[in-house]
Amino acid sequence: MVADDRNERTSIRQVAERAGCSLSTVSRVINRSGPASATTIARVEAAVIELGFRPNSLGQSLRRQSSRAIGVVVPSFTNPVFAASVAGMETVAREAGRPLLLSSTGYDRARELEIIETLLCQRVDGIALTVADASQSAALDQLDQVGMPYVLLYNQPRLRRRPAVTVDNFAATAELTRYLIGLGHTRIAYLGGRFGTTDRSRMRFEGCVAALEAAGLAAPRLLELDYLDSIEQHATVIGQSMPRLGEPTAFLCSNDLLAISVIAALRVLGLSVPDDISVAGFDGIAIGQMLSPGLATIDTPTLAMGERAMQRLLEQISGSVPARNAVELLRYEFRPGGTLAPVPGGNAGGRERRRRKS
Amino acid sequence: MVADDRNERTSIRQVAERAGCSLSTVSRVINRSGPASATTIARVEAAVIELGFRPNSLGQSLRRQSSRAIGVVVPSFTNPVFAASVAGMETVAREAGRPLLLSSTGYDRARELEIIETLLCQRVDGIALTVADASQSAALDQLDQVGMPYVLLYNQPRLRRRPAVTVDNFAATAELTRYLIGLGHTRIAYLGGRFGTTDRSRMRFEGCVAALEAAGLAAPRLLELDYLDSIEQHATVIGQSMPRLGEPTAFLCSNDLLAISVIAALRVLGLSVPDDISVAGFDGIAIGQMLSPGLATIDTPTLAMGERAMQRLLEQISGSVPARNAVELLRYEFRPGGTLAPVPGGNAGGRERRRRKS
DNA sequence: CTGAAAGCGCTTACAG
DNA sequence: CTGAAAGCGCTTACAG
Repeated sequence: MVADDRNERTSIRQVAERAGCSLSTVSRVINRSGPASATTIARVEAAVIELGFRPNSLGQSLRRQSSRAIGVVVPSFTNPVFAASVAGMETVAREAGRPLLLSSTGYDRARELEIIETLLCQRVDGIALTVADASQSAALDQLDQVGMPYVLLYNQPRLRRRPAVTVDNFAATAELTRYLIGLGHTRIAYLGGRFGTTDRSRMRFEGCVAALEAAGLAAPRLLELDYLDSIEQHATVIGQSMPRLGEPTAFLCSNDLLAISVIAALRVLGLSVPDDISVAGFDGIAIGQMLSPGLATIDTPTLAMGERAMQRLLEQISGSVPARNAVELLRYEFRPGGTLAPVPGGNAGGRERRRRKS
Repeated sequence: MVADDRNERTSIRQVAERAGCSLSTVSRVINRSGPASATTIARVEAAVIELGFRPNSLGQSLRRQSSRAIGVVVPSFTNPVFAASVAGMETVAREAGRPLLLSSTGYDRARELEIIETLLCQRVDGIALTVADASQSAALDQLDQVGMPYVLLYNQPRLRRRPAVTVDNFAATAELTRYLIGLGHTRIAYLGGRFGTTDRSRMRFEGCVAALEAAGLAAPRLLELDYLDSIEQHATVIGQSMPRLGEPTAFLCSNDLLAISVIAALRVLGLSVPDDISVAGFDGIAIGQMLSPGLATIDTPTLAMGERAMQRLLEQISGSVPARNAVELLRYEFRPGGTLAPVPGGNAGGRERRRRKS
């Protein structure tokens, strides 16, 4: 009786016929956008139910010149950090009744641009995204050019006019590095994603450099690798790189996932954390605190970052907000976990290190 | 010169004027859907570039009676298992040139239905989803009723006519449980998400029940909890429940995230894994193998599940595929990790257990 | 090879 | 309170 099978083919027209009124009236009743008599309302609503009518958003969007949709672009779903930000964005978007169009770039700049083009064709109202490098991004240039509202997440653009929600990556690793120095570490290696594909990693590296420099110490040696590689691959690369890295006593990793894999890789190499070597991550993913020892990290408000970014984007779209400081830095927290320990032997410059624990 | 600022307002009409031809011709050239002279093509293409024209998908969709979009509905982004499946789905959808409309239910059945309604209004071509319970779902009933193509992920519906891609949850935990029995465990507790919100958890529980029963052993005691709760909460609940759970020597957890948290909670309670108690998870998330000891688990092909589900959905939409066995089971692999050990003391029934390790 | 016309489903002044 | 009409941007027979 109720809800016809072919409701896909049911339009406002069928409803009007059934309710015995005009299209305009049906529209007004459905949207409560204009006056209607009690009887008319009742008849339209009855017709809607009988026909299983669902207003076609495509028609609405075309006519209203707004799809209400928001494009969301992340480098990867695999990193829980991005997953969390998507969750935050989704919450806010849902409350605003806005659908999310989701894509991932795989850290590929060419794909960033392709995705932006597609989103532009889809006439989204705005875009929330994380790009490889916010300081030189064809995708962002394109968005600027066409005047599409957007907001960056995680990226910390040097051009302060680009709207972004992130944490102060530079200050955070500087703080972490000072702590390491306080523990007596002088030979620190930085393990990070390739700078070409993640400006966050580069900023974090620079914070480390600055802190060491301020303490009169040598810059950290750098090892760029892919956090998605296997433990075995990480073990091989790290094992081979130890001499070049100057036999470091501490590893600063650009993200938690990488840090956890590095700890496993060190175990494969017969090195124990933190007895033989200290390891710190970045992000503050939940699992880090479940490990033993607990992962030292910079705890960042990933969920809140997504929420805040979406809020700002929506404000920007509605034009209700005057221009403000574009790059918004959220509070982070340094968690010195169990993976950090004083430099082995106690003497900052010492070369001896215990090996072969297992 | 190129790419006008107000390109949002540029339609095929402007292009036609600039190229000196009709709308139909522009459409044909852009879509290569009909003949056109070399000169016409050149002029249209030039106009497109000069105006920075991007065809409006809204208009195309309305006219073509298909948005090409696919709705994707997951319980949560926080669980890497769902994130991985979304990644798999996105890959396949992208290759097919189909945008993804993403929502999360928060394991809430009312929201499942709301989301489905919205997706129906948006005239998606199909929906890939994981619901709380595929055997009684208003959302799925609705999809069946309106004839919207869909495919389930992770859910293992008892009604075999509902298309799904998953693993045999029952067989998997049965295998895992037999292994535990082989290690001498007889008092096994099952820790899982609330059955009302996850039919996977219930199926896995039943596999455990069946294996114990087949061995002439008592059914596992059950503790339902939320995998998103904190370690402290888990520690409290587990500590209080130990007597009621019959002082188990092994915990079978409904997913890896929960298992990892449970291991941390046991640590808080002064219990060591696997010396005092064995713990197994389910899913095979990457981090599990990075832990020490490595997490015992059922390794499931989450990425492939997403890819396969999207493939099947697209086949279903294009109608190219005849009806086939609806529930497709992917291969899983049991990984007996370091978190499993023979029952303490070696005697299956023994009550003594070492405590207070730390 | 090309163009005029209809129409996808909706909303919104405008007139009554 | 209600309806006729225009039009959002596009595609697709149809005619030439």
